[in-house]
This record gives sequence, C-alpha cells and structure tokens, in this order.
Amino acid sequence: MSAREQRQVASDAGLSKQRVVVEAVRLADREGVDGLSMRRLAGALGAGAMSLYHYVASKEELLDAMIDIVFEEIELPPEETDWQSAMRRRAVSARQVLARHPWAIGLMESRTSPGPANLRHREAVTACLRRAGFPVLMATHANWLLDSYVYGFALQEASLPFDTADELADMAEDVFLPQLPPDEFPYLNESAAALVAAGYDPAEEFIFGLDLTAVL
Amino acid sequence: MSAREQRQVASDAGLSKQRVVVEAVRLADREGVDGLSMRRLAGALGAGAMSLYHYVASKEELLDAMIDIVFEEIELPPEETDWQSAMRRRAVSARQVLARHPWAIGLMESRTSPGPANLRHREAVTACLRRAGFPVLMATHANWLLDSYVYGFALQEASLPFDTADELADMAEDVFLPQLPPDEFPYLNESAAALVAAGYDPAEEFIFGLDLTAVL
DNA sequence: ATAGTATACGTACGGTGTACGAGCCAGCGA
DNA sequence: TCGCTGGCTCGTACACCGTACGTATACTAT
Repeated sequence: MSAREQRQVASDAGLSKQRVVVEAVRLADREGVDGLSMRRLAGALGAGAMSLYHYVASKEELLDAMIDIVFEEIELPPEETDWQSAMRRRAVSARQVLARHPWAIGLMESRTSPGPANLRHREAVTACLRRAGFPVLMATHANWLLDSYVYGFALQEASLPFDTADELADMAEDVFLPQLPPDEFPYLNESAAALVAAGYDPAEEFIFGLDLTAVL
Repeated sequence: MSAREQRQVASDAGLSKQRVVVEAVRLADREGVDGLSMRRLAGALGAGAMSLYHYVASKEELLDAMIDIVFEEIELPPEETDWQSAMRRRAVSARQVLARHPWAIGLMESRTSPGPANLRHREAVTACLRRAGFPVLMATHANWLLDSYVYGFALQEASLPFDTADELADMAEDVFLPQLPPDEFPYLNESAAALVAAGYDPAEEFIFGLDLTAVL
C-alpha cells in the first residue's frame, strides 16, 4: 500500500486547495479562528503541516480564501423580482451566513483585497440596483449603506455572549445584572429586563432595522 | 542610580495599567494588531515582557482594556440638544474614533464582555433615547440599528486599501481595473470610474447613509 | 532589624508560521 | 527498460509567540 493510499484511508481523498480551505472553514466554525493553526488543519486533513503550502501560499492567503468561501454561500439578489425584495433576500441571506461563520466578520478588517466570489457578489448587487434605475453614484451609496447595516449587525450578533432567548435570560440574571448597579445604569437595567421579558430573536431584530433603512 | 531610576530614564515614568494599555493602543495604531506582542509592547515601554503581567492578567485582558479605551474616546451624546442631533454627533464621533483605531473593529467580534467605558456609553445613548420619549424596546431597536450602521461602516472603511481620494485614483488604475475584466464586471467598472471621477470622502459617505437611516 | 508586600524580570516550555531541502512516485522520452 | 523530470509530501529548524514559575530588589510597617 503506497503512502498516498494510506493517506486516502485517513482522509478520504487527496488534498486540493478546495479541500484545504473547506476544512479550514469547518475548523474555524468549530473552534474559532484562534484555534485554526496550520498544524491542526493539516492534522484534520490527515496530512503534514507543510503539505498545505502546496495549495496555499501562506496563512494569509488561506484566510482570504476562507472569506471568499463565505461570500460564495451568500445568495445573489434574485433577478426575477423587484429590486427591494431582491436586496432584502440577499441581506437576509448574508446575515444568516455571517452568523454561521462568526469568525469571518472579524477577519474582514485586516483583509483588503476582495476574492472572486466577493467581486461576483458585488457585481450582481450593483447590477440589480443599476437595472432598477439607480444612478451610478446612488447605487454605490445604497451598497455602502446596506453592507454597513449587514456587517455591523453581524458584528454585534457575533459579539453577543448568548445564542438563544433562554440563554439571554440566564445570563441576564447571573452575569449582566450583577455588573450593572441600578443607580449607575438605570436605563440599561430597564432595557435588560424588557429584553428578557420580550424575548430576543436576532432574525426579527435584523428585519426590523432593515425596514427602517430608507433605501428599501 | 537605582534600577527604578534607570527605567525612568528609559521610559519616562513607572509602569501602570493605564500606561501599558495606552502604549498598546499606540502600538496597534502604528503597526496593526498583529504587530502587537507582549515583548514588543514591553520594549516600547522600556520594560521586560513579564513585567506587563503585573498590570494585566493576560493578553486577552489587555485587548479588552484597549477596546475600552477606544470607547472612552467616543463622544457621549450631548444632553443639551434634541435627540436627533445628539445621536448624530455621537455616531460621527464613533466613526472618527474607529477610523483612528482600525484594529478595534476587528477585535470586537471575539471580545464578548463590555468594559466600563462601553457600558457608560450604552447607558448614555439609551438614556438619551428614553428621555426623548422612545419606548423601551424601541430604544433598543434604534440602538441596534445605529450601532450596526456605525460598526459596519467602520468595518468597510477599515478594509479599504486606500486612505485618500488620490490613492483611490492611483489604485483604481493600477490595481483594481486590471483585476476587473469589463465584460465580466461591467457595473463594477462603471462604479469604479464614477467613484474616481467624483472623488471619495468616507466622512461624506457616512453622513449620507446616516441621513437615510429612518430613525433619525 | 524584620517581615511583608509591591514591582520587575530571566528563564523555559509548548505552541506558532514557514524557509529549506530531502524524499517519494507517476509519467514519459530514449 | 532505464533514467529523468516534475509534482507532491513532509521532517527539520528557526524565530517568535503567550505565559508559568521562581527570584531579585526596593519600599513600608512594625
């Protein structure tokens, strides 16, 4: 049995850039971006650390490719509907995807050159707006505004220390409120109580803000 | 001359948590968050690496403290004006501060427990909205929406590979356009050209989107 | 003088990204 | 069939990272 066949037993297939990057995304989803090291990634692929460098020039490039995979998962604005619904759909999809890969939003700050999926995405969004009659500069304004909202929302969502309404209730009682003396933070106390009482659903919250964004 | 006095010659003052964190912010501003290591930070302070741990329990805590310093720099909503102007002022200030410390936005994703300045800030904003007559839940909605826009805008701004309109023009010609075949990306080409022609000012762009945010 | 505490740091350990070069092997021209 | 080449894999090594641990010094209170 050759060494290559042994590897295939261990990892189900030969390496490839695709496989490396996909596994990296999976690892980051599971353990966070700090838990993603070349050695651990190689281990997950049943390979030696240095083998990865045949498919990826550096860890930087790997991170870039991971981000581009995330963009690939976001739905493009559908062409068959009016532009408002199209923008909505892709915004909702973007939030879902970014919530699935919370590490991605934190990576974007440091990665300045967009990958191909990112470019395709931007092109599709701009096309949708332009075809709906937006003047060129107005289309870029709308793009900035919508992306700002989506990214910012995802960022806040990622930094929430709870995932469900129940967890929120628990943490509010055990962690937040003890930190918030009512005389110093009366309004935050009030808000926390109201939030716990009303329940909190990020998807709803997202739609609410989206509706208040005047472009749509 | 005592060891302490020698250190003071090298670094102008004894250590303190304040001094450590402030210098860390300065270092991150200058070299990016990846260039911030405990050893380099200690070097900048004229101290040994392990001395820092007397003022900071871990690098994580240092990063938390750095973010809180950033929040400290953001103007609180002024109390003497109407709530719209107050929200605007603090949003504009937040963008400026986050543009000054681009690393901060990328750190927020991973840091889940807000520091004291952050809390004070949120309290002040919520107070402003509540006193203006917002119902409790509406105030948190408005908070989410505005923060989303501000953070998302800052994130996009941080990931721009240029700082001035001139740099934009240069990079568009030398870097972007060659990457964007006009037949594949017609609308992005159009946008790039229009942007270069019109010039680009993030502060203006920010205000434009802020105006379209229906809460205000 | 003595004890205790606050401050500073040297050393060392296990981790990181990755440069370098050696090995393996399929495929191919002779 | 031989030998070579080029793609692929990986072991080793280096510089750097965060930080556990122990120690040295200076200052304060007794």
